[in-house]
Amino acid sequence: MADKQKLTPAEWEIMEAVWDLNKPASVRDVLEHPNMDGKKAYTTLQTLMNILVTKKLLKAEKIGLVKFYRPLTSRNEMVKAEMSSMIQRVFNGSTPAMANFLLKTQQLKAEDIEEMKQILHEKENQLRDDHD
Amino acid sequence: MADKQKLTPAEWEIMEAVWDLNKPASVRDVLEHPNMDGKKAYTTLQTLMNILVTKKLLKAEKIGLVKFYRPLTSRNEMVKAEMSSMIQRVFNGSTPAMANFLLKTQQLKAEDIEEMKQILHEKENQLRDDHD
DNA sequence: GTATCTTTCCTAAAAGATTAGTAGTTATTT
DNA sequence: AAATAACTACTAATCTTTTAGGAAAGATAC
Repeated sequence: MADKQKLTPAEWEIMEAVWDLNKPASVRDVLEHPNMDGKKAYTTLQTLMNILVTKKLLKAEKIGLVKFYRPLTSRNEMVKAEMSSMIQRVFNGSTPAMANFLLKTQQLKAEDIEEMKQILHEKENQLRDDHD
Repeated sequence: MADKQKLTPAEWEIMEAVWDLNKPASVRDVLEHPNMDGKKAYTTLQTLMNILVTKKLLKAEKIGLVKFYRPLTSRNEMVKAEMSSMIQRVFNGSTPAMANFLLKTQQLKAEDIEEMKQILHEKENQLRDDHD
């Protein structure tokens, strides 16, 4: 069994709810979370969440009758991993290539551009500081 | 049968080879492409490529005995679609959110930053021109 | 011209992802 | 304490993806 696996769509949906709840969550908590479109049966969700445990993305702890699940990986880590894998696969490992593609192909508003320029400035200063 | 579908990993691998070949490609062409790790049987590839035809990602034309396949979608289009779907799912539809995440979490070299600033400048000018 | 090779077509099984029911256990309500 | 409710454990069916074999047909080799 490999460790850091890619999430399937259904698994993402569940993880999103768990992350959002921001506390150990029962199957019911997730079932009733607004992000869930309510198309899954209780036991379906249960199965999926137990699979997530075997995949080491959730850890379950039984308190009394009920199992509470909490994430073993933060959303940020997960997103970063997914982005990295996409950068590898699609952009040949080059982050700027992805960034450039993004800037070129997506519609951007003036304020978006402003915001990104700001962040680039910060990055630049930070980089300069590291060098001194 | 829906039209613009998400590519599975195996399908991506094949499409990459077809795009790279840059000419109508036979099953054997793809099989022998360096990108393919050689773990697939001829007939496996054949099946997969025919599935890609039904998904309208490839178009097949038989010349003599052999079928030649060519892409109906460019790599750029495909990448753009995949990025868009990731932006939707992960960044709540916000492109700058993805861009910012990228800038914040990935290691960037000074020249990368320079390059992106350049692109932002161009985008900015382009936007200004559109408004006049 | 018969054997061999290459290719397609058809079929289907193995593996992975998604769905959910049934039975059993513990808790709660009356 | 009997009925009801909530939850888990186990099991399995369905759907999608990935894999590949066997039969048939055309081309090539000897």
